[in-house]
Amino acid sequence: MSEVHVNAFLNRTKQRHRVPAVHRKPTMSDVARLAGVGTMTVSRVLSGAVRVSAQTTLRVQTAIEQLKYRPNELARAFRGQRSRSIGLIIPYLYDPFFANCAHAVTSVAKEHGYSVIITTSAEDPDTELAEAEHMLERHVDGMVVIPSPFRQTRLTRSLFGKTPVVAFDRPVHDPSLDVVLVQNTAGARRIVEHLIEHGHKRVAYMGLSRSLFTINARFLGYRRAMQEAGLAADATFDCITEDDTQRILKEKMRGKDAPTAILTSNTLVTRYVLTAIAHMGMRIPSDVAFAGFDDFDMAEFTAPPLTVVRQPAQEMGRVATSLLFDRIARGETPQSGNRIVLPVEIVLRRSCGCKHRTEVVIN
Amino acid sequence: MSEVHVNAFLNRTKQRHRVPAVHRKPTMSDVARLAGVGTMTVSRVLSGAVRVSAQTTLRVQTAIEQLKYRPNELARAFRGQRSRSIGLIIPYLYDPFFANCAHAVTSVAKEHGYSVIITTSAEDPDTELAEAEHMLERHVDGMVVIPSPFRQTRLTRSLFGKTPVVAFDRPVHDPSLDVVLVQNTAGARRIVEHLIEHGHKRVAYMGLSRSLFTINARFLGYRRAMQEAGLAADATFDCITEDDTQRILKEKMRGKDAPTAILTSNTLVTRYVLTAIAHMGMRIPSDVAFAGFDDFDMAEFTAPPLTVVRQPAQEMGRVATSLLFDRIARGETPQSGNRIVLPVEIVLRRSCGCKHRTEVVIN
DNA sequence: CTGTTAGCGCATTCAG
DNA sequence: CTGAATGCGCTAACAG
Repeated sequence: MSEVHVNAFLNRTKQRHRVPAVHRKPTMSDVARLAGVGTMTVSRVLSGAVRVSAQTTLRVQTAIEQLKYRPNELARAFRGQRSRSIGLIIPYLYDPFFANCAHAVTSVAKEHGYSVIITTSAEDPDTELAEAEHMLERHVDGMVVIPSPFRQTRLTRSLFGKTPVVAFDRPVHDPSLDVVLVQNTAGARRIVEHLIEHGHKRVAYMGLSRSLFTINARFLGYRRAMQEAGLAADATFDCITEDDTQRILKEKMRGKDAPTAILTSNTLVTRYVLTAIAHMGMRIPSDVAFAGFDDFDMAEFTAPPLTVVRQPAQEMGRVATSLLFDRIARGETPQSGNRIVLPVEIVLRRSCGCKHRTEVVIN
Repeated sequence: MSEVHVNAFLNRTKQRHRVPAVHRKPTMSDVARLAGVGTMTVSRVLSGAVRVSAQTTLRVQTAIEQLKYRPNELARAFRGQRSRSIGLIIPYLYDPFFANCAHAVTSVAKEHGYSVIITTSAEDPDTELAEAEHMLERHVDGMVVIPSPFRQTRLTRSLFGKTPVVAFDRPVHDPSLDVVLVQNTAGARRIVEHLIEHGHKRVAYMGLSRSLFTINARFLGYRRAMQEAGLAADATFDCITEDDTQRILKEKMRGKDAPTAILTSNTLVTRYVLTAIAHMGMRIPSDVAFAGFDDFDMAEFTAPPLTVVRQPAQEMGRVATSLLFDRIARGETPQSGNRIVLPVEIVLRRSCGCKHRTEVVIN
């Protein structure tokens, strides 16, 4: 059947309010009409769940192909009370760590035949809430979220009703929500211990806002390691901009008790600190040793290669999303959510003072 | 009104097939009933487009708040023939360049009050086609796509019907689709000229598959610069893995006409080549000078800092999406699409042989 | 300014 | 194994 004939067919209809638009999309009843069956038969052929005679099936499939019919997912979702889509909220997409998480989420969703509606919160609780509501209005079947700062996020079970939600990278207050995290505290503690093993007595922790769960959890690990070694903690949480960081570092390096090693809270601060160190003309690790939380693509090509705590970003996204699909499949709303903590790795390169020619990974 | 009362109210309904589920979501007619008005009045209050008396408006708003009513976007989209959502297809989300593009797309969409359905194609034309069809079935109002390899992508105007589509980063065959690109050829040419100005006669181009538009376009710029300087081109397109790259580079460096400078096609190959160079114990830029296409976060901290061509990733995503919303607003399907080419910058650091203490940007 | 009617495309229910 | 009727929640079109 030529395209002209298809259009002519589509316009030949008994219904009243039909717009005889030349390019009306074919509907299920168009297919049914052409195949000489009822709409239900078409629906059944499409879903494949119920048995339909081979004869009829063939006729329907032919009609579908002739009309180039595609089911209207919107109608299907509207009718069926489930949209086969999930929502994903992350702070930023330009941050490689979050982008990696997002990649895993979309991958798992695709494996389940689901669509992903994505949005960014910019760490703002209000934006986050608005976007979550927006997704709920779109009737997503579930949501995966990296929540905005701990004490500020307004995401609660009651907001979501019976829509399952999994938080990851950071927890939420509501204990009925599932959450997937990594070993922030243990990882930080372990790497500080390593720095101490190198003989450092004065290790500084340089972080972004303490209101971020991960940054604070890592600080806790740092402090623990220092305490256990009988050393004094020396932490800042104000490395907001490059300039701030440079000013802070200069200050620190001035005194007699200047740190001989630094741990940064995340990749952003790592960059700020590396810039500051370069500006001050200091060398790593001879003038000051260095370790960072969160690995990144080019960490082995910096001068020197950086020792870091590596987080399983994709794994975390994958686990969180699998958990969500589990909830969706079971259709249950648990009283208390799971709390899954994924292990991190310590990647020893050279900024800590190690002499390895290539990197060494510790679990 | 307490929650108990709200639920009781929702269950008190005349309609027959109603499931008296305790947690039925309130609908517009629930609101209308409680406010003692017709559903259309509620609809009008919500849309705000038509005048409704202050009295009634207040009653409706009160009812909405009491019932915690949220409009069903799915029904709205189904009814209204527009979903207020756009589709976004990119190769991978774990690639920072693509992630940056995606960030811009979601930002612009949010400014327009639109949702973004995101998916990855993994550069595979079949996946890409399937995902595009999936989005069409979801009735997205438009799509922004980074198409899979040039000669393989199956994305055409006829597939999309009257749904507007903008391709970016890479073009598509169909000339009726809008496309947003960057100056791949000019950028590569310019940076090779710079390498030549440093006195290099043998510059090698190391790339991924030539079937990728950008990789090929950059090669063209490279070849042009070499030709104009009367030099012989020396290009490979087989840097698929780290091992391949190392083997290729070793081969190249063996002969008497070994390159004295290298240009890589993108960040992935940059990493492979840097690894290979390190393994071979060569120094940059003394043993071999280096430049890469595509800037990245830590490029100023590598040893030495890398000279690169910087692409406006977010700008490209922003322009493409704005163009799409333009099309959506006009509701027109153009005969011939726009072709927008965005400028790139050359960022001179030290791997090319420059002695600057800090980076210099050339437009 | 406000209400009524009708139908978007599909799948559930119930009859054949 | 197949079909007809029905309504999901909303809004355009028309009345009042």
